[in-house]
Amino acid sequence: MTPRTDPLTLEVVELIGTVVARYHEEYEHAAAEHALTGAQARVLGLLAREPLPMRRIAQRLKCEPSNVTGIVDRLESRGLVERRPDPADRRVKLAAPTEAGRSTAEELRAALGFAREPLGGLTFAERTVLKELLRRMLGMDAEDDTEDTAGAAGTDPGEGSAPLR
Amino acid sequence: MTPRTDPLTLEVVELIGTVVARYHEEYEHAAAEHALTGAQARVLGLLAREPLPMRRIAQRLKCEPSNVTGIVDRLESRGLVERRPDPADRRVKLAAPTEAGRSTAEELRAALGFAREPLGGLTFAERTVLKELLRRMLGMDAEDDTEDTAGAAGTDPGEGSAPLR
DNA sequence: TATTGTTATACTCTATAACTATA
DNA sequence: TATAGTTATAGAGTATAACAATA
Repeated sequence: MTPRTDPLTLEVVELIGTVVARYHEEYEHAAAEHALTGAQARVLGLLAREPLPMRRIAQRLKCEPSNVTGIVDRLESRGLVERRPDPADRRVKLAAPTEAGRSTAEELRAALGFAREPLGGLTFAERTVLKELLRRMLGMDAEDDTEDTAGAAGTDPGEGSAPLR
Repeated sequence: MTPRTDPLTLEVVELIGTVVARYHEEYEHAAAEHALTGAQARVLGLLAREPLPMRRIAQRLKCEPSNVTGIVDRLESRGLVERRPDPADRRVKLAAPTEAGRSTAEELRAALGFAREPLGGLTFAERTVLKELLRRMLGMDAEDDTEDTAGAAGTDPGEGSAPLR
């Protein structure tokens, strides 16, 4: 509830704003390289993970379902996505990437170098600390910490994971 | 140049994506509270710091100058911004916030609680570490570290500023 | 001749409301 | 009746190209 307007906090806020700006810059640029808009790239990325009903796409994008129609229309007209019927419910249409769509999505993901390239300048311990701080900042404290994190646990969790006092 | 696809790095990338998403969510929400679009809020925020020629606004927004005309038009029609002539060059028009615009910009800034509220859960030392890591990530290493940081230096820079190895 | 801001045009994203076909 | 997807419509952001005023 406390406002928190000390210089250090304000500087961190400023830095986060810069991170956000650069992230978007790189994202839009990567999408444009494939002649896609940001929204189209986002939907293609979602579908590359798993086919989704139109309704679900709208929920992920936090927009009205009517907008998804046009976005998928454009992706479909370019042969990157196709609409398939849902056997379980004839009202829903599942949007799924074509083969071309899958490879485009993969290239897009690979081009999104942000935070992967710059992260290279950080040591393993530093990346671990950064992960912890971001998680706490996002209110993900110690909840469900038992997924892909396990894979990296065997190397050197040591004081990197400590609360830092 | 190394791709960096280890689980830890990927998790940090994922977290940064989440931070970006939440930042935008809060930004758009704060803007909507004042019946402003994201672009309008961004321009108003820029002008609250200092009046700018149309051309400069476009550069800050990384968009074409022709787009700024419409955005400023809408802000002007709502009495939040006004266009003033530049005495030095009669071609340029300086966009400046009105009194109402300034107060709206201030309310907007205050409402942008993200990273200020959640940052409250971090200790001073943790915020210092986060600041350092973000700066390194953004390639701002030790360059010009002699500004507002000085104000907070008297408390406990200690190992918080250390490279952490 | 170059630059600043604008207009005109076209496309995409967005929300709202009404429609259809299913359920 | 309720839900999934679509269509229609209108407003806003975006890029491109052409233009007037000024430098």
